[in-house]
Order: sequence, then structure tokens, then C-alpha cells
Amino acid sequence: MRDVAALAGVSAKTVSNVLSGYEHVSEKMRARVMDAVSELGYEVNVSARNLRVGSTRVLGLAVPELSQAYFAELADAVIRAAGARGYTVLIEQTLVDRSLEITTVSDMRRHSIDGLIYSPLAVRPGDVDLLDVDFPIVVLGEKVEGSRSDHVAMSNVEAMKVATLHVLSLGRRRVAVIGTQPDGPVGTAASRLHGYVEALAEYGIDADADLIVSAALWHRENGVEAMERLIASAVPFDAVVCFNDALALGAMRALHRHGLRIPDDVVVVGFDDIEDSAYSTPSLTTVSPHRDEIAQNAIDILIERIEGDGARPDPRRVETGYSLVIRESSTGVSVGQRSAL
Amino acid sequence: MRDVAALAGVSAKTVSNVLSGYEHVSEKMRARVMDAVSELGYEVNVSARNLRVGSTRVLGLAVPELSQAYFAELADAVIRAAGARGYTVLIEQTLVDRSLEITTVSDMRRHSIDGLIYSPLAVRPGDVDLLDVDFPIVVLGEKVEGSRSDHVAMSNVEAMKVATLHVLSLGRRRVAVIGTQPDGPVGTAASRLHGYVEALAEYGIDADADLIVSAALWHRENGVEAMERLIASAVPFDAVVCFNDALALGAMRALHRHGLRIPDDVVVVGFDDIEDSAYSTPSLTTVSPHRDEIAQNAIDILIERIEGDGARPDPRRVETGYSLVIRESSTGVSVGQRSAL
DNA sequence: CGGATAATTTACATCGATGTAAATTTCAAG
DNA sequence: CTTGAAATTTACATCGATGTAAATTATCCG
Repeated sequence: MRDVAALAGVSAKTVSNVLSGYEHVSEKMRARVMDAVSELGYEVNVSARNLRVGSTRVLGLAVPELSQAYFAELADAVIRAAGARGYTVLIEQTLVDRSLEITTVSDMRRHSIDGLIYSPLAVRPGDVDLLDVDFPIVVLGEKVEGSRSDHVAMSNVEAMKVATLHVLSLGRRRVAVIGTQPDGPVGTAASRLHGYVEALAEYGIDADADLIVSAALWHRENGVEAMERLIASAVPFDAVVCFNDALALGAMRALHRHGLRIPDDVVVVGFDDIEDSAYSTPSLTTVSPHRDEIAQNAIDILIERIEGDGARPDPRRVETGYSLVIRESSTGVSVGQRSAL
Repeated sequence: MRDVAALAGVSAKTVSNVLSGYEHVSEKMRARVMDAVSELGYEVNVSARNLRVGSTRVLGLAVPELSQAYFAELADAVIRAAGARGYTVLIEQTLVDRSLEITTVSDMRRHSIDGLIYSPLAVRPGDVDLLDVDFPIVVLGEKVEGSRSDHVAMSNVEAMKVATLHVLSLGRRRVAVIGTQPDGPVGTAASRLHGYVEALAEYGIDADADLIVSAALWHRENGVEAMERLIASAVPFDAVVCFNDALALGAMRALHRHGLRIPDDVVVVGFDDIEDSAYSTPSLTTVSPHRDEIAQNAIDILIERIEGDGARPDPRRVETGYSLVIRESSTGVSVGQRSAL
């Protein structure tokens, strides 16, 4: 910057003013400085600016795994929303060794980040303290009892209830569910199971433990495996609601392999509305969380905290919308707003 | 840091030494400093360190869109490879407005990054200069004529030739191809088309222009649309090779809708081996680029450049491996190494 | 044309961590 | 109980951009 200033015959501060778009800079000055800048191919040193200014305009986004379509699509939405506000996003994968989720916020502060959007797989009760840091954080998903951090989430209970009611309205009565944790449902899984149970209750049906199938992770392979188990158990069922689309796609794969027709023999419903679900065969009925709404809210709240006066007001809780997208896997025909054809 | 030093009764430099793991620090000193650190909840200011040290240990990864499974899976691989070397990854999406790819490297240098891995959709001849910067860059995909930057890529020609030969070996002779750009093939598309043509030539077949179908983007919807056009054209065909899996999945969707059976009526082959392809119905035969190998090579070369002596040696060209994964969409049965079941 | 006001530019200190080189302490051997 | 070498710690300058406040220049009006 010194060099540019010297070449333009002005002070370093003037160069800085030009580059940071300071209001009171004359046109000729601006032109002169810009010439010098391009002649020397100068670029500002971001680290120095960050140090001086005290912020980086970089936000962290912590997700379990980018290779899961839901999180990739979420990341895309977050990056766009952040970009529109002039922020960049640094993505952290928390599920690094495919089985253990590391959750220490301080791990993420290694990189100078102004704030963090945290989308955990499952926040267990004890994790609350980890999040209760004096640093701007917005948590996506289940709100945690006693947590003082900001949350953006849809109502998993309600959404899953709507999805299950849809299945029941089609006349199915033996509705299986895939996706609880092997060691008992917590977090998102617990809420979705709750919605499922509530829906059954409206039809006067008691949940049958034999129809509740666990999945270690929510990947396609776990869906295949869970469905194989369900079929092997010989428990009769005529529908299955899955806690995410990957599980549902895996389950469909297994059903297909066993010659079971979808939806004739088994109705399948997913959750997340990832892109694949519109293009699978059959296309998948699923709950579509409004991802852009989630991303937008998270970004807005986070930036508000960052640029705010630093006071720690009451935690904010935003509930985002969702919609049920009905496709072939439940009705045989596709009518949802984002269906494939 | 001053405060920590004061509390521990030592100089700031000693605190710095302790925290950066300097060799000659006595045990009692280390303990004393660490106590002070945790008592004050001190965390180093990364911006200040970056300024002083002159690097950030952050690498950029520029991909068109994270919501495309191939790039999400690639990003995952890159993040892991970088993490193992102590680097973090900042992801940039270049396809911001869904149609226009911005490619200026300097756009990405807004964020203090030590180096960049750039995975362009299509580098056109004129783009060479944009990449010929004095900054560590590794380009993924097609090597560009005259480019002086490092490249990591598989042989698209060869891989597509192998895929097409597979189709021909099944007895199909009217092999369509989906994925050229509407305004003439460039970059990756050109190479893959080349491989297709070469394979046909081995069977003494001339490429038929009517069987070469373009796609504006390589998303599922474009695959659907391309296949609809092909079917509407009434040109007979008994197989289709697609330039990526998303196109193939979209094409399968369209075939299904028209009551055409896969693979009986039409053999379908994709490219990329994204996770969906193993779980689609039918599962998709595809070329599997060795993503981890690509990521590892890119990271190794990039870090070598960054940590090297700054000399600008000859550009490096690494060719990574691939394999043909044969699944139901070509043979009716799945035998590939990463098949679904 | 003087004087006041606004616009523009400048000098200097500062953000916080770390490299350098010098100062101090520690320790083994004589 | 020296003495020299090694180990440990310290003082100080520095990375590069920007906020502050003061200095300078331009502009306008009576």
C-alpha cells in the first residue's frame, strides 16, 4: 500500500480511503490511485484489515457431512444468503470420522469467524453448555431445553404428523417408521417420532414397537439395511415413513429388490425433499422444509447479533415453514409443486 | 495476550511460545501460562497471527454449485484431505446466478487464502490468462492448451470411450449421447464426446448427429428435457451415455415416463458415480472418478506450491484413475464394487 | 476579496501476535 | 565455587491497513 501511495504521490490513508469507498474522495484522486493500484497489481492484505477492523466477515457453517444432499443443499442456501449480505462462509464438517460428531465450538473458533451457524445431527441434553458461549451462534434444528442460544427450526412434530396423516388418509393402517437411534430417540428423531405417534393416535391406533425401526445413521445404506430388517421380521406393514429422504430412497431400493410395489404394496414417505427425491423411480413423497427460509433467517439473526451492540438479549426462536410434497411413492401420481415432470 | 502474560507474570512472547508449542519451554512455565489462559478464557487472535505470519492456512475451493452432488462429494473429499494437512477450506460457488459462471481469480482473493483449487464447469480457451496468476492454483478437470497452471484430472476421453465400449459390447448400436453444450462442445464435454466417437469408430460406426443431444446445464432437469427431445425426434436409439449422472438420472426418469424399459429397451450409462446412482431404480452404470485421489493430489500439489520456495517450476499435470461401475441400467444386474446391495 | 464552511488529505498511533537478538538463568564439569 | 555452554525468557520492532484528529485545500457568499 505504501508503494501505491508513493507511486500516486499521496498518503497511504488516501489509498485506503479510495479502496474502501470513503465518501469524500475527489474523482481525480480516485482515478490516480486506481491507476497506481492496477499498475502495481496491488491487492489489499485481508489479514491486516481484519486485524485492524476486528472482524472478518466470514461466518462458519458447521454441518455433519457435506456429502449428504440435505446438508449440501442447505450449505448452498446459506452461502447464497450470506453472500447477499456481504459475508463469506467457511464450512466445517463435524462428522469427521464417520461415526463421531465433534461439537466443541472452540474447535471452530480456530479460524477467525465472526459467527457460527451450527446444524448438529443431534444435540443431546448435556451439549447445551457447549453452545452457551459468548459468541454469536445460531443453531439449526431442534431447540434444546435450557439452551440460551438462537434457534431456527421447523416443527418436526407437526410436519411428521402431517406426513403420517397423509399416509393414513390413503387407507394404510400398518405404518412403519424408520430412523430412530438404536439407543432411543433423541433430538430431531424424537420429535419426528412424536409426530408419527400423534398422527396414529388421531386414527385411534397405538404405535406398534415392531414397526419402529432404528437406523444408526441417516444414509441410504442405513435405509436399505433398516428395510431389510423390517421385511425379515415378517411383521406386516403397508406403509413406511422415513425420517429423511436418504433413508426412504434406501428403503425403496430394498422394497424393489424384494419385489414389493410402491405404492401399491407399500407407501413410502420421506423427509427433506432433496433433489433426488423428485427424480427417483417412483418419485418420493416427502416433507419439504423451506431451506431458503431457514438459511435466510439464520443469516439474518446471526448478522444481527454480530453487528448488534453486543448485549445478550433473550434467545430468539424462529419457526420456519414446510410443505408436504405428494409424489408417486404415496399416490402413484405426482402432484407436488416441485415434482419432477 | 498481554493480560495472560501479566497474570502469569511473564512476557507476552513467552505466552506466545507456549501456545505455538515452542520447543524450549519449561514444564512449570507451560503449566503456569496455560492456567492463566484458561482462567481468562483467552483465545489467540487469528487475524493478528495471520498478519504476522503472512499466511492463513486456508485454501479456497471454487466449484460451480454445491447443490450438485458431484461437487458436494468432491468438496467433502477436499475438506478431508486438507484437514489432514492442517488446512481449512473456504468454498466459493462460481455459478451464482444459475447461468453465469464467474471466473476471475481475483474475485476469490478477496478472502485471505493461501491457495486455490478451481473446478470450473468449462474453461474456454480465452480463460487461460485468468488462471495464469502468480498465486498457487490447481485446476481440476480438462487441461487447457497453453495454460501454465497445475492440473489434476482424469482422462475424460479414455473414460468415456471405455463406458461407450461397454454399451457397444452389449450389442447396442444406436447409442445416443447427452451433454454437449448447445453452442458446440468445449472442455470436459468435448473430451467426453471425443471418447464416445472413438469408441463408435472401433465398431466401425460413424457418429450420428441426431443422436448427439445437448444440455444447457448438467442437472437432472436438463437430462429429462434432453431425453424428451430425443424421444420426440423419433430417431431410433437403444442406448444413451450421459456426460454426468444427474443427466442420466433425469433421462431415466423421462424414459420411465414414456414406458421405455431400462435396460431392455434403452441402456443408460452415466458419469461421476454420485451416491444416488447406486440407489436409483434401476441402479446406474457409471464411470467412477477416484475422487479421493483427485482431492489428495490437488491438496498435495497446492500445499507443495504454497510451502515451496516460491520458484515457478513447470506446471504439473497429474492424471487420476477411474473405474467403470456396472449396474442394472446396462446389464440388469448390479456387479460394480460400489453397487447398492 | 475576506472569511467561513465544507471537502479532502495527511501524520501518527494502533490492532495482537511473533521473529530477532540480546539478556538472563540453569546446569554440568572442572 | 568458578566457568562456559545450553536452556529459557525478555524487550522491541514489525506485519499492513485504518480510525482519529488535525492540517490543508476548495468552495461559496456577502
